[in-house]
Formats: sequence, structure tokens, C-alpha cells
Amino acid sequence: MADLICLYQTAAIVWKELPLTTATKAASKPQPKAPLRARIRHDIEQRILSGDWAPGHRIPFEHELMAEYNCARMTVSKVLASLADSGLIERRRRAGSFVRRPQSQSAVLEIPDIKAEVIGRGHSYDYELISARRRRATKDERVASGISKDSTLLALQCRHFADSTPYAVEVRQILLDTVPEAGDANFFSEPPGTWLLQHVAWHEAEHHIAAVNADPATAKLLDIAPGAACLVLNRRTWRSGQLLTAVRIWYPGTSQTLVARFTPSMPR
Amino acid sequence: MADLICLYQTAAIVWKELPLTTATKAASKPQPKAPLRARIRHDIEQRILSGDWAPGHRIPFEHELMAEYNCARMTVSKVLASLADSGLIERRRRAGSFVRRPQSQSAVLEIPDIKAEVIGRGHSYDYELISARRRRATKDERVASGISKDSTLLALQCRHFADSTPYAVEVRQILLDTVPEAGDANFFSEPPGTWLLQHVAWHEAEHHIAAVNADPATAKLLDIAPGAACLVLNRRTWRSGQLLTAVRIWYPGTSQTLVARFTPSMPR
DNA sequence: AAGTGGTCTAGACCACACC
DNA sequence: GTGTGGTCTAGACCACTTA
Repeated sequence: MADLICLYQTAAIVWKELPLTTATKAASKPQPKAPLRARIRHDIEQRILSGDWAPGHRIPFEHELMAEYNCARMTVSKVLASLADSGLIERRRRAGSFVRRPQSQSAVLEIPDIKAEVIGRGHSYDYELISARRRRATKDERVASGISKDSTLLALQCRHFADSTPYAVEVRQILLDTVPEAGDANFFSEPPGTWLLQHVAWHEAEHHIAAVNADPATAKLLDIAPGAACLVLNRRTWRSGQLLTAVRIWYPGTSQTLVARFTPSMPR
Repeated sequence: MADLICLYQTAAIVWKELPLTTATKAASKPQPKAPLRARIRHDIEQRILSGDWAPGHRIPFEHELMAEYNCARMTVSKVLASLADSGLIERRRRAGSFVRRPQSQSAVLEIPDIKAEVIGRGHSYDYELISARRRRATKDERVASGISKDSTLLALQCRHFADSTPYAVEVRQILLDTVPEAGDANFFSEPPGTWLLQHVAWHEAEHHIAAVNADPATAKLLDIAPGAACLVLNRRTWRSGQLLTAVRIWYPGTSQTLVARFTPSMPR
């Protein structure tokens, strides 16, 4: 039973650590000058989110809403289409529009550029390039990522500091075939992540997040004890199906937490 | 320099571990039977995502697109509005519509119900309720979460198994003031997360993700070595600004990774 | 068969930003 | 002023589903 008490206590600490931020933004009424469809959307959304209209409830037909708000059908149609797009309602021909039940827990995870992240938190930012070299992709990399035989990649290792203490260690590969401009970039002064965000358009990315015990080398670079828990973020980024870059970032587990926030507009 | 080689190797392992899944879904042409605006949107999106229209490029005016596709202004207007809504373009009166540069790295993090997650991965699922009790909120909890003095909460601890091995340990509090039905639920047979998803509408949630070294008690419950890295997920869920539930879930860091995927429709 | 949503048209007026 | 996007109207036809 001592175990239980311990766990409850840690849970209580969590509660204490997290300020009640998201709940304060509730109830923002559209102004009288706001467009009509903002008002209609707000009204419907409010009744759904308050639980007034439970999942499965049939919301008024388009023609009923037309009458209620004395407007054209196009107007209410756009509102309902946007609500369906946000995943809040489901529309069925001949049957009507229905409140959907909450889907699986998904959330928007913000993973900003590290430089911006550090500065945004009010710390001074420093950056150190540890190594950089060009090399051919290994056989494993070619097989796993579907890149061609002669692919050359730029392999970088660097370190990020916040207020002069190590903040994260980054190991990155940039495919020079798909991002040739990276060959001329100066990664001594600018972190590769920041450079890439500014110079390269991307539209697919995949993140894997894991917890690992720091190996001795990483621990030394992060100035933490060997074996201390680290949050490891793996990201690969594509454009038009072509891999642009892969990166693995170690954060000390104690200082760093990722924050994800639910927003009502979710894909299905 | 031994450090570097070690790090590069681990990065290569990542590459190997992650199959090239997202890149295969590229290039899905709208059918000839598809609505006109799907075709228009696809055309524009393609030119932006391919890099043909770089960030800052001015895309054609509405009246130009009307002429090109021989359609009404409303049709192209809806397309451009939806592209702006997705964050792909930025619209300025009198100036036109412009391709936006990629924003900060954000992604949709899928955090499904644990039972569904385990079953979805093809494992057998088992569940164990370790403890359950009602108690008053502590002072710290009241202060931190803005709940009232006399709040009663249901405090649960439970364990999830995949193929009969510990998968996660969960510590949860449910506010009985806001979710009174939970008092009658049978959490001996059904995990609280699953029950809540089915019975309670929610619309705000906040996740914090951290890496910690397992304390002895948690390590014992997860059947891992004390000090092993764990991924810890903290979630609090609200409805209409009222806290419904708070939960902290420990995953063994070695087995568990969270996956987040970028989607083009991003908030700004 | 009837009624729903899905889509589109051809106008209109307004707000706003830039010249 | 001038031209852009923002919003809205009052129709229309079609596809689909369900009664």
C-alpha cells in the first residue's frame, strides 16, 4: 500500500505543476458586428460542447436554420459543412446532421524550432556545431527510406543551449539530393532545423517519441547523469514523397516536457 | 570521437526502425466525377506542395481562377478560403493570396484509448484495477485546478496488459461533481479511460509528455528495472471549463513510442 | 416518392488596403 | 478612388438515402 501512496503523491504533484490555462479561454461571444455564420456556428458549437446536444442528437435541418436565422440556405450550409469538417457533426443525406461522439484522443502537438522554442521561453539561446560531414547513405538507410544508391547526405551533430546550459542534443541527416542548397548553408552559425524551416518547403512529417536512459556519451553532452531518463524525438520530413531530412533530438527528461493540446477541429 | 560514432549509429537504427509509410499516400488525383472545387483545390495544393509555387508566391486572383475554370466566383472563393483555413495560403485584401511558408513544426498526436490501442496492435488485452477510493480533493489540487472546496473525486489506480505483460500503469482522478455517473460505473471490469470515452463528452484536453526514471514502486508494477526510462503522459480533460478528469500514465520507455503525424490542415 | 444534403450560379454590397 | 477579398442572397439541379 506504500506503493499506492507514492503514486498518488506523484499524481498530485502533476496536478500542481500544470496551471489551468486552457479552461480560461471558454465563452468568447462573437461580436454583433461579426459575420452571421460566425454567430450560427458559435450557437451550434456551444450547444454541442456544453453537452446540451448530446452525441447522436439530430441538429436542425438546413431549412429550419434558414428560418431561424432568416438567411439563405448557402449560409447555414457553409456552417454545417465546416462543423462536419471539424468532426463535430456528421451529415447524412435524407436523414439530417447529427452530433458525433468524441473520437479517439488526439491532439495537436506543437514542436517548434528549438531556437524559437528557447527564445520563446525567455532564455538566451546558444548553439554549437559538433561535427559535420558528407557521406553516402548506408545500406540500411537506403533500404529503410527508399532512397537511391548514390544518395549523399549531410550528417550533422549539434547541441542547443538555454541560458548556457545544455538543452538538447541533435543528430541530423539532410539528403543532399533533395535539398542541394543545404550543401552551401553555414551550419556553424545557424542550427540546421532553423535553416531548413526558412529555406525548405515540406508537407509530410512523422514524429516518434520515446523515453530512453541516457548513454554515457549523450549524458556527457547534456551534462546529466548516465542513465538519466531522456525524451527522444525522432522526426522525418518529406516533400512529395521524397525524404528531406531525418533528425533525432535528445532532451533531458527532467527539464523538458512536450505539451499537446486538444482542439475541436480534428481529422477523422 | 567515439561519442560521435555511437550517436550516428543510434540515429541509423532509428531510420531502420521507421517504415516509410506516410510517403506512399502521395498523388491521389480527384476523379473526373469529383466536384469542381476538389479539382481546383487539388491543382493549387499540388503546385504549392511541390514547391512549384514557393512561399511568398502570389497565386492567381479570384477573377483569374474564375476565368481559368469557367466557374462562379463563389466556387473559387470557397476553395481559397479553405486553403487559407488550412494554413497553406494567406489572403490580404487588395493585395491577393500568397503561399505561406511552413509554420512551426506541429503535428497531430494520436493518443487513443489504451484498450483500443493494444487490441489495434494485435495483442490480447487485460486490465487490472489495483485500487479505487473516494476522497476529498487536497488543498493543492483545489488551488491548482480551480475546483471547489467540497469536491469529491474518485481516485483509481490500474494496470494495463498486452499479451499478459504489463503495458502501462495508470493513476486517475475523476471529479464526481462534474461526472456524477462515474460513481456508479464498474471499474473492475472496464478501464476508466474506455468508460469515460463512451459516456462523457469532453472538448478540451491538455497533454504533457515527459521522460522519467521509474521509481521502485512503478518499476515493480511495470516489471522493469528500477531507474529504467519511462514515458509519462499526463492528461487533463475539461468540458465547458470544468475539469472532468486527470490521469497520469507510465509506459515503459523501451516498448512504447508515441507517433505524431503532420497533416496539412494546421491551425495558426 | 420525397426530402435531405452537395454543389454550383450570377449576381450584390461592403470593408479594407493601397495608391 | 480602385480593386481586392469577405460575405450574403435567391435561386437551381443533382445524388443519395430512407421511408
